[in-house]
Amino acid sequence: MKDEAALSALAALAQEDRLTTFRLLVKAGADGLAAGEIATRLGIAPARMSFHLAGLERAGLVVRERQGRRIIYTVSFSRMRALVEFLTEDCCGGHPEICGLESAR
Amino acid sequence: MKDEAALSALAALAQEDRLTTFRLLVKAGADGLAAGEIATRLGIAPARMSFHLAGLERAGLVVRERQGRRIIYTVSFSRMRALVEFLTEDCCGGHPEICGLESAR
DNA sequence: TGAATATTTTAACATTTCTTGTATTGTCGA
DNA sequence: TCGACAATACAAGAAATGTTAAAATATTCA
Repeated sequence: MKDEAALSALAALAQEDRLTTFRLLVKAGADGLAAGEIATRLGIAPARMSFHLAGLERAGLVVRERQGRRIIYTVSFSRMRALVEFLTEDCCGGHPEICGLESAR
Repeated sequence: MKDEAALSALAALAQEDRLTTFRLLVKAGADGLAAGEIATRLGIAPARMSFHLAGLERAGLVVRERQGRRIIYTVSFSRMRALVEFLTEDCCGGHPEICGLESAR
């Protein structure tokens, strides 16, 4: 993962509504959730939900697919994994045992 | 890790200078790096470096220690690990194999 | 003690991001 | 085709964040 992509993923997660949404989708797994369903759970207006979902999608963290009149969002697990790897990469200059991340990948 | 702490860690990493700094410190390991040394490597003014280091510290991602006239910054590996765990927690509602994160912890 | 080095603090300003209300697009079913 | 539903797009104002230069603090060494 390139620096630019990691930065945009982190920026996307650095907001309360988006972070909650992301975690909800991580938990939901492959089935994903509809935009409206998430908005209801967060108790926020549709326009606001759309704005934040668009942010997560631009960052590549989620994928959207229309299903009838709803739009289903799903986490991009490959992107999530890439972000974690990016953060722990080159840890401790080749001595990852210092970081307690021996089993992190 | 609580939501609030994760949010502040993510916000801290969601900025170019701070993300670069964090990765430099991850690589540096337990020795850490002096504020001025990092500023030089990034090519930014001292005041700006201080501002960003303060952000990383407030988020708990780095720790500072004075050594003579320098101030050495070191990554908090426990915090870094907690963040990664927070992001991958409850993945796929109990079916983590879907996420490709089987060995992530 | 005083000059030099390393870093932080403060304040003003510029920029970016978020929220809200309203309008618009797309889909379904009678 | 019309009405209702689901979601996105747009515009304007509010709030948060980042940059810069100048001043302040702490430490070392002659």
